[in-house]
Amino acid sequence: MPWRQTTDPYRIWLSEIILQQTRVAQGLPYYLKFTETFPTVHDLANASEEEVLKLWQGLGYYSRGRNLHAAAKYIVEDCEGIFPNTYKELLKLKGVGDYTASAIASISFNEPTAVVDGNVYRVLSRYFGIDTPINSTQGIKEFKALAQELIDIEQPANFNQAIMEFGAIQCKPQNPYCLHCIFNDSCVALQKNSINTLPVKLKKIKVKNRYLNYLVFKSSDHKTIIERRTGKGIWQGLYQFPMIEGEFDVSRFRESELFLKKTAAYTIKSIEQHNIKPIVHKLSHQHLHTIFWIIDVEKLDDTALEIKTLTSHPVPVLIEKFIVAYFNLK
DNA sequence: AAATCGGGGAC
DNA sequence: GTCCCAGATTT
Repeated sequence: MPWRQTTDPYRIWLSEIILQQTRVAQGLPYYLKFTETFPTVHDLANASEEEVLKLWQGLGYYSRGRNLHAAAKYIVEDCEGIFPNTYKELLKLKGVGDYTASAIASISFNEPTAVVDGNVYRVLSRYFGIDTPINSTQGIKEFKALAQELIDIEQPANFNQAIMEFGAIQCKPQNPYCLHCIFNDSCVALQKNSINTLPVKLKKIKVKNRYLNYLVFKSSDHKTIIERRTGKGIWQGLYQFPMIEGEFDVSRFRESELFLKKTAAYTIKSIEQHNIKPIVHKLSHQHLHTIFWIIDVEKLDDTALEIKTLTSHPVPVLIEKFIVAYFNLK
């Protein structure tokens, strides 16, 4: 892993933000893109948020990308370009919480601050047989304190990365290698046969169903309309086609008040339902049931853009897949 | 304290 | 389908 070959705080920071709730295999190409496109924090700060989000596209949790950009600007503008070099100062960066501040502080600055990520929760809960829920206020405090007590203050970077790697490779969530584990004579969970019930995590999330209708306008001069998502909710800062939310009787969709309002400015030549069966795009908290409507029009207003240039804007994976499949763009 | 925020891979 | 990933932030 390339971020193991450096202690440059900028690169460690990049890797840690990218890897939040993200597997190495998924994050690696993004780390390579970001370090190549933005070799220094100044390059990142000088980019536009849209540029950053375009590079982040497909990785999910887009607030990470927005916060990354904001933090880069903060470092350049308010810290004279000098990367914060203590746990306490690192915590002030947007998108940097306890884990990430600890990781950067230990790896880049040799500060003995213990990291507690999903791996560490698992290793400690099993080895010490702790069943405090890891996502409870008490659990977060308890495991942080324990990790902090255990850290080798002589080599905090090695300790932190070692315990995480041990959790990722040996003490895995499913089917950990207890048989040939160097701790199998002292692991409480193994002795009590509770490997499979630890760590304990509170309640699972409930998924909401949402019904999205995207209006894909096509003008005779090969233009279409996209809009930037603002405000709360998913995909902040990304673009999408004009959208009407709601579950409609498809035969009456084009007569609905919302549809008429959204299309009032244009002269429609034809409407086609691109997919009869809704495309179900699954997020962790939402299942999005999506129908794309292809709407041919004479002319669009001057906010329209060339279909060919769609790919320069950051869009959710759901929209990207449609663009690739329908417009054959990449 | 609980909810929200993506997407993908392993099983 | 379920789990969970080198978590942080908002409500």
